[in-house]
Amino acid sequence: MTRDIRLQIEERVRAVGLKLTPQRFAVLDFLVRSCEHPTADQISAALNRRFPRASRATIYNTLNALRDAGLVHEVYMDDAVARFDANLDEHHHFVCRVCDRLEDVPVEAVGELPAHQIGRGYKVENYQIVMRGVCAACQKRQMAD
Amino acid sequence: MTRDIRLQIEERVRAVGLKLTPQRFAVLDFLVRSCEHPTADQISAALNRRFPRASRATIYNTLNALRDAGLVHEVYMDDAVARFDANLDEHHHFVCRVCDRLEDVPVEAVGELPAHQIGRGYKVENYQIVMRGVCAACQKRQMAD
DNA sequence: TTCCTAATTTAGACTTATTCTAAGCACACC
DNA sequence: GGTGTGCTTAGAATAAGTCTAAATTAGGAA
Repeated sequence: MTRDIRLQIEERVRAVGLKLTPQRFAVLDFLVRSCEHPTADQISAALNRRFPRASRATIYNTLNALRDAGLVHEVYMDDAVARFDANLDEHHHFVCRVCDRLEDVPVEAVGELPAHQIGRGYKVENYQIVMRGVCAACQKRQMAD
Repeated sequence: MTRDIRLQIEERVRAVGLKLTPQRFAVLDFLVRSCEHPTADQISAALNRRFPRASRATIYNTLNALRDAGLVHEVYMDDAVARFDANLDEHHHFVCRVCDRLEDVPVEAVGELPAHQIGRGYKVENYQIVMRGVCAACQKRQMAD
């Protein structure tokens, strides 16, 4: 089970022609487990609490390599900081205006847009919806007040 | 006509309680005329070709003040650079994968999403669609090859 | 296994976008 | 004319990310 994930990660990295280093494994493993869209800095902080350590340059090299290989996505939301995401399924995003957290929204929660609605007059190859509002956790917190 | 725009800009700035300085006028005027979503740097370069000159710090101060006042929007697309937009009408975005240009897409070109489709299970207050593809200009250019 | 080499990692210098700081201006109000 | 608040400014400071050149290592070949 856990073994499975480990093997999947190894396989994914090798499949795109990258050498599997402990640093790469650690970064991708962390991203696969996280749904928090961490920044390079957060990834670095999380990994470097325990072995194996990766330098800042390696974190960036790794993230760029994984992104170029299509194994992770880099997203920019409301500030000048890159966030990373190993969710390769097509999905939309939800940003909570209270806690600023960024959540993935599976396409099933939205469904496909009727073809005639997608940017009439534009040659659209794909689209992504960014929704804003208050996330479930913050709604609960607000109730409590 | 041109006069109108000038007055509108003056009024907008004063309406939000900001002093109207030549620098602020120049920045907002430039943004209103542009549909290119310029970066702070591009704005600075454009304005400083002629009087009145504005320092880098002022460009940033001004953009932040206008953004905080809701007179311009700051958007982050595929890199760590802020782009600005004085189009206050609700709109979506189109990014050309060839020239990387960012265009506004009026909501009419998409229409409203059926309420039941917008993020089932999320408390969505508003949403924005980012479409990707090839813009009209680049399609033409591609034909020519 | 051992060796080899290209790929990777690293520390630290560098770049770029943006913010901060402290001083000077400018105009509105007395 | 003095005074204060808000604005602009140059330049220093910060933060995210890239680059460089040297040291290390993964993974294939012998």
